[in-house]
Amino acid sequence: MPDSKLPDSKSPDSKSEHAKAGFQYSLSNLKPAAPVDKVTISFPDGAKREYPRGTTGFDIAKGISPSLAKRTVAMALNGDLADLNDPIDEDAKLELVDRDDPRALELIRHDCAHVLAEAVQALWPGTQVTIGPVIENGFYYDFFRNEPFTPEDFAAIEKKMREIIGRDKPFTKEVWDREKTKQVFRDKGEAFKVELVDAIPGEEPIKIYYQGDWFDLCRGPHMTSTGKIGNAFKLMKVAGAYWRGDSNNPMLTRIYGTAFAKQEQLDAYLKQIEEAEKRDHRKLGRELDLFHFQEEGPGVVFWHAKGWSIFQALIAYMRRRLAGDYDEVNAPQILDKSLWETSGHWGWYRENMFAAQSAGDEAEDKRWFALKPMNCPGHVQIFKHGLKSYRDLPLRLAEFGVVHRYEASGAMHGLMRVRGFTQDDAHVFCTEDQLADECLKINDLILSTYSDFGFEGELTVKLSTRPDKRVGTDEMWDHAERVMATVLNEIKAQSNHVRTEINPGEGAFYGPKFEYVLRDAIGRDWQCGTTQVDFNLPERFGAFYIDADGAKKAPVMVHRAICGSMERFIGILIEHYAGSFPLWLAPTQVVVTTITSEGDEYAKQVLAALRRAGLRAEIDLRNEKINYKVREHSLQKIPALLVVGKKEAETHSVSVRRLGRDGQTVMPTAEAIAALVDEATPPDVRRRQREAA
RNA sequence: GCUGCCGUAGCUCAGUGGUAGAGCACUCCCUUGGUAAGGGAGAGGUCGACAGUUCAAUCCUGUCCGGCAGCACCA
Repeated sequence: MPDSKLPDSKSPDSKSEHAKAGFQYSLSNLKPAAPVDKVTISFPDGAKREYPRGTTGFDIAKGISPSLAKRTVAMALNGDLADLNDPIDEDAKLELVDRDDPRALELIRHDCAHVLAEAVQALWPGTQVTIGPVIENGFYYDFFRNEPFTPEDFAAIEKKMREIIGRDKPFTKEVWDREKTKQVFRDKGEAFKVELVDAIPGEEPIKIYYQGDWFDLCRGPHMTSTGKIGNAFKLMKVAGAYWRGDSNNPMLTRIYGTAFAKQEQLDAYLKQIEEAEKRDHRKLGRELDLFHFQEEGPGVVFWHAKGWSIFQALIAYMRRRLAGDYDEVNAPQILDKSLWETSGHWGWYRENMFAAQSAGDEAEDKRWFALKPMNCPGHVQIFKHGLKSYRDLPLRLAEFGVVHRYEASGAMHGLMRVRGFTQDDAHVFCTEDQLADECLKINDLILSTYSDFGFEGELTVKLSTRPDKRVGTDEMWDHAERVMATVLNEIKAQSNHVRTEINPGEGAFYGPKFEYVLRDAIGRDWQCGTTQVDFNLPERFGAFYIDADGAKKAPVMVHRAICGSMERFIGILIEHYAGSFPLWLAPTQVVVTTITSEGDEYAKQVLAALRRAGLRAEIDLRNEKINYKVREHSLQKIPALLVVGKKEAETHSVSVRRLGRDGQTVMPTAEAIAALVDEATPPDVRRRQREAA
């Protein structure tokens, strides 16, 4: 195998031809030639030029200016990134990509992953390499090795990586024969690579990229040399990951890293991670006394008074939004397992359900009951109770339903993934004709709710289609997916900050669904709401209504949630607001405190007035310095602090200090309370007030 | 569930093969101070649980429980 290669792996003959041709057809010297030998290249500025067929991006760049060639790391042909030394065989739009081009970032990261792999193999020979793709904020590489890596190894690996980058060897590409490739990797003991070669579709070329002596199977593209990666990279963490993402396969060791074009960008990214850690809801939940978990209840929340206050504010908000359209119901927590057999859950999801039976040895009823993992079967029972007419439809049943699911131990994560949670669930029973309208009505409710909570960023609605594990006929699925696709288009047409996507195979087992993904204050995406169309469950349970023609018909059932899990939604809110809740949600909205004990009586009067006005107010009469009390309530993220001293008591005023702002304003107490009451008005109530006015 | 790491006071964390410490928080005392930490004293721990090794285990070994980071899963 050649150890040092020119940047172009084609035959030397064709190479020199290109070089000559490139010279001949340089900028100022375009000469006609046989059309079959030429390609027309269009440049971003609109200019078009002809080049010999098979010329490379590098040749073109060099023809324009050597310094351009030097700083160009890759090219984009008709918008697709490619190796700069790829021959261009067809007319194309060409963009030369330098390190600062946003598109170069994925190349920097991908190249960095290759360098990581070389470094690891240099340090620990015998380690098998597998795959190393670019991901959202960096890259990873999966290795197979008996000894796991630890973060303590990072310094050594990074040092070796800098060495490899410093050597600045060109990335060169060869296309290998499939069998030869497998033999080479087999000889090297790279069993995983052999499997990867086998997985490449027959018609695709087997591409090998060299960086000096080291090479890897790779789809590419890469930059021109390792030196272009630069110095702004960092290994982040080490973790296990299954080979090919399948839990039946062996577990590999994954090293995560990130890389940027510039050090400032890397620093900014690391800073952002730090910021995200500061608003971790588990940390804030403890600091702000909102909730806790403990060993006896893995995955179930102990809500403290302040956290529960947020929970209640959230439910109160949702109840106001449902009023008039929905009927709120409440279905039992545990039901005989036969009901779950009918629904299909016992068959599909038994492993993830909690079951209960009498704990008494002598109990006469030893039936198995299941804790509800979903509210839908309960709601179908309510629908079935009493004969329904088409005139009753759409019938919308809502429940703040507490459900339990036995989540895998490793899946649990603070409030975000728990074993017992409350869904803001509802099921709409309707006719097929009403289906599209109902979906759109739910869409309005979801979008306006997110906006009320200050999620103003981009929103994604994903349509998930039939999974492998499913019930119902293909005709049912065809129909349901058709309706949903139409609705999706309508959703997109209605709003300008909504993006839509299709998620093939991700639907629920009983029907396709929409998933609503909101973006929080620091740009993270969270899937919350969902609308699921179900042509199966009503039939399975024998639910029907009497249609206008007197015939029995199965209603269509729409499952929908806005927040999804209230617990999780509060977790998201905590991180979104970084614990500084808007006044209408804040557990304690205002604290009254004193400068000296002389103010106690007046402070109590102010407190009483605040509470009469409906505000969640507390008082702090502790014998502490005002500095200390201000600090403490600021750390507790109390939105408003009313300080009263001798002066305020004499003038019936308060000194108002707002969280996040320096200084304070003295104003008449009545005026301060009125302003707070106004600000504490929930956004939906305010909207209604405005509409009424 | 899998891989790796972790579990000491309410919180953040030191520490040791001879049954433990700091800061903050807490309680009491002094201090009445005008907007992000005033001072002093005190109380607080079966060192996650259970086995094993040892004269002796919080420390070593094993199992279990719980957590963290990923992966897998998410009706």
